[in-house]
Amino acid sequence: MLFTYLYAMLSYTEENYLKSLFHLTVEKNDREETGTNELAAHLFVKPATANDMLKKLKEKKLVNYEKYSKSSLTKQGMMQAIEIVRRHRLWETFLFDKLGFSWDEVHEVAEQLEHIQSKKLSDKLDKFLDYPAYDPHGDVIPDAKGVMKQPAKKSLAEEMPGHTCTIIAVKDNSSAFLQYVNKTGLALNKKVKIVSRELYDDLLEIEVDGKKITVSRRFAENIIVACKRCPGEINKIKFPFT
Amino acid sequence: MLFTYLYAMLSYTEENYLKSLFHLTVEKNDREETGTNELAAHLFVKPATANDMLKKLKEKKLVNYEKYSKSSLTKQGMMQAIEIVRRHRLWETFLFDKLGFSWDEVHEVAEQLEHIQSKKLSDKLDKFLDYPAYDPHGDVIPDAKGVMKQPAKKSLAEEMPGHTCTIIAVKDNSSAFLQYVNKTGLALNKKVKIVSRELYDDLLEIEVDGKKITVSRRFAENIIVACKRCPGEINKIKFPFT
DNA sequence: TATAAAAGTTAGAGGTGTCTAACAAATAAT
DNA sequence: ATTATTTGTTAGACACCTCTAACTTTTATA
Repeated sequence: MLFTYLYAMLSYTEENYLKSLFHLTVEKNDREETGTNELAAHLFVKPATANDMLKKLKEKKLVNYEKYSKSSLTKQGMMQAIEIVRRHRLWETFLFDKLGFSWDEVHEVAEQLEHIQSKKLSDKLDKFLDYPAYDPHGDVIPDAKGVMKQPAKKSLAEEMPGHTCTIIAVKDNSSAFLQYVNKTGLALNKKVKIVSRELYDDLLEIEVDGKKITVSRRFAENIIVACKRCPGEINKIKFPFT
Repeated sequence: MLFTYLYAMLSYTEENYLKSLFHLTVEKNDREETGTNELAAHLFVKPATANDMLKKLKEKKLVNYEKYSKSSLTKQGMMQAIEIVRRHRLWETFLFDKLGFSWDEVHEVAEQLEHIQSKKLSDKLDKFLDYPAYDPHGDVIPDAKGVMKQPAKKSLAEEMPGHTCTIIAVKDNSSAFLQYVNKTGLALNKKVKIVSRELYDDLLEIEVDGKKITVSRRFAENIIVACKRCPGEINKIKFPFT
């Protein structure tokens, strides 16, 4: 089989290791490296297994690995990892937007779809979806060159009155919370305007779809929003490699 | 990982064996069984390898296999094979219709996509594509229950003057032929009306998109059409299992 | 029908990705 | 600073899918 892929073909498993390394480093508190045990736990394999794979990926120049120390992705490994993450998030967007999958169903299927290796496919899918910036979970989708435009993320509780922002994620994934979110009329990608903040009892008045509602601070802290036009908060660009 | 799949999880490889068995039996002159060597050749593996897998699939009750004789799919194996073929053809349709892949590009990518195991996904994709009956190559797409509605297939050369039929496939896949097809304005799923047949020099006058063109018998023989309303030619239904 | 050819099978081996069990190094705690 | 704990490594084994080489059965042919 011939695939339109720039780099050496990676196995399904190798791709999962790169993806886990990505999540455990750059997407987790901007760390740069991760330990063997942590990687193993993330992939639900034993440390011995992860150790073998790290050596194999070092051989392929995708991972920086030295005995008894933390590991990280090489530039090449990072580029491949970003492409996998891109595919995953594009598919999640497709499943949610086009096929009508629910929020919680998309991940599992996207775990499989992300391994379809065809640059042409991800690029055409990206176009079909009209170049989405965020997936249904509110995570940034890398563009065709691997650039991840990071919006100024903050919780709804931190937002300034008068500002309008977009809901890009929720912190709390409990069904109780999600049901409450639905009940309020809030949803991903909805625009929310901060009407006022009541300092005395820490309540926030917001406006969604023209309707005004009041929410608690605890609630607002679990709603993550992007405010792309907040003055002084320029979008950070991660991993441009240019 | 949990997949919404009725039967025991099959590996990528096992799925390919079932698919090949399907193609080599039911889709090839309505045969019922196939030999180990033929199966091996179809999958580009050695007979020894295919032999091992046949024994394994017999164990899983997906294949009827007896030493030194031909093999076939069990009912269970057939159902799984049909689901794989269904996924393949739905994805081909998606790639062609929605993403703008060309005719010859869809197969390779669909080879990967067909292994995504989620009944919910194929059913939702089917709905999204508005329940297509044929894939871009003109092959029948099994429905959600595995039923394959076989149209009365014939070559354009056999069609009766006055009849209107739909192009569902081409026999000749050479680029010379395909380019000629494009030039004439013919394409998959296009409706073609047979205007007249010139018996003396075996030329056929047809009408596509309101334009009348003349083609040779050799050309017409390589265009496969479905004529669903041809009198006396009732659609056959394959593998209903009901 | 006896023999040659084709088709199918078995045994033994290798690569990948996983495991367990035993060991080594690094880090934390007393 | 020595010991205990955590973290990481190695060795050996196994399942899966593949191979080659040698063998057996079936089929075709002379």
